[in-house]
Amino acid sequence: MTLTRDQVEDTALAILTRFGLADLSMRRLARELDVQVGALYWHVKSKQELLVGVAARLLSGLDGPDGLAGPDDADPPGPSAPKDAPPVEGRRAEPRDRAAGRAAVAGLATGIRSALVNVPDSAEVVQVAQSLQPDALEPLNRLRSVLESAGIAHPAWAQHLVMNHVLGSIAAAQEAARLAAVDPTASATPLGEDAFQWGLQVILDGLFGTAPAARP
Amino acid sequence: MTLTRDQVEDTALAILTRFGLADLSMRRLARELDVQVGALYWHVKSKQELLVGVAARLLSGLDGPDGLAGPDDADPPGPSAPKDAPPVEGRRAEPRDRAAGRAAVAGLATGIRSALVNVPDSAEVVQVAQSLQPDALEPLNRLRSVLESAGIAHPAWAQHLVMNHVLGSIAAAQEAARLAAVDPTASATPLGEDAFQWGLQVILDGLFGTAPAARP
DNA sequence: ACCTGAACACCGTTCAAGT
DNA sequence: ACCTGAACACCGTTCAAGT
Repeated sequence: MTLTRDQVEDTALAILTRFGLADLSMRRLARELDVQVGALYWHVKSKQELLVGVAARLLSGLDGPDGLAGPDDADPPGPSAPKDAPPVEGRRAEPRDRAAGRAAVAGLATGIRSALVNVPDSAEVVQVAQSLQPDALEPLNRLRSVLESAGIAHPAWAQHLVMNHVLGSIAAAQEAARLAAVDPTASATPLGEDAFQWGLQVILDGLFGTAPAARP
Repeated sequence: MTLTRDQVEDTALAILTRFGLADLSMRRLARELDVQVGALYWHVKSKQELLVGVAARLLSGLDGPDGLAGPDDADPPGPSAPKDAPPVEGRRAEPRDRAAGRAAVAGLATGIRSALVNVPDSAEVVQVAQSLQPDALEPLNRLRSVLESAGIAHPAWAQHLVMNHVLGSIAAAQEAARLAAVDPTASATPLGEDAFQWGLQVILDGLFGTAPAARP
């Protein structure tokens, strides 16, 4: 059978998942596929274009109508919702839309994170794809449209605000884990799932408005 | 005269500023300094270590007691402060500290941005330095301590939240500019200074608490 | 249409050997 | 102490030539 673009992208994703971005070279990819390097360039214009495809595959599980797909609930611990407070209501117009919008954004962001967090350097790959070819990644378009329907003033800006947090947290967590694997001293703060959720709630508080953050 | 580590870092910064990270190779650096590549490795352990030094130089203008240094005011247009509202006051304990803290964080974040925004790929360089050697960049430590004094619950998490926005915005803006330079069609949203300030105010609203964001 | 072979112009890092 | 020369083991991309 002849080589396929799908095969190329599949194998690229496999190398990324198992060994990280540093090992995902065109030559390594060719070796894995038992072809010459040049053969790849018939199926793919460049390495960057290949990475866009890999990024799309990374997020393909979130293409459905619902951005959940993750093992987490939508609205876990955070600086807002001090346990005994009633649900945010009647603060502005369309309180139902905004409350549902906030939950949808939280769910999507959490879903994107859990799709990426176990694949090394996936945040960098998505960042490249995002800046190289916006609109190529469906879930990010969905994130923007959810923000828009929720009445956020600048949906595109808000999309980047949320994505910078998602991708930045993942990159930091993975880099910290990589350093800790080499040198098991240091390691200031873990910066894991809890830090991500805390930051996400801060952003959502700022976007949707809420009582001042608790200081404990 | 013999080569100096300072000279190496200076020249590295110059190449980065003029040509970007893709052109900042050890070999190019050696050529510019009229030495062999190997000579660099007597003054510097690795390219990564060199980049930490370059990152420190990029932010060295903000080492002083005040993080302003930028041409911008601290609290410009944003979703909060609806023009006619009184200054946020008396929402919680220590209102003076928190108001001053918010302004200090805004000033520092804006100062960091303006120190980086005109140097191509500077955000990537700082991100590498930050994850490779936290605490090496003084202004980032100052950012965390300001957040701590302002009574923010998780200063280290908040520091990363703010920095992910600062660095993410810069990277996106520079990448968009790079694409626009090659292909002057496309270019969805500019994503410049105004998007940065908007997102910064959203984060500050979430961190310090404020009325719900305006929806206009 | 699809792939090979081979080249072009690069990388970061190491290290014996020189001064 | 500081640097050269040269090597090792790689890169991404292109392209004539084959089938």
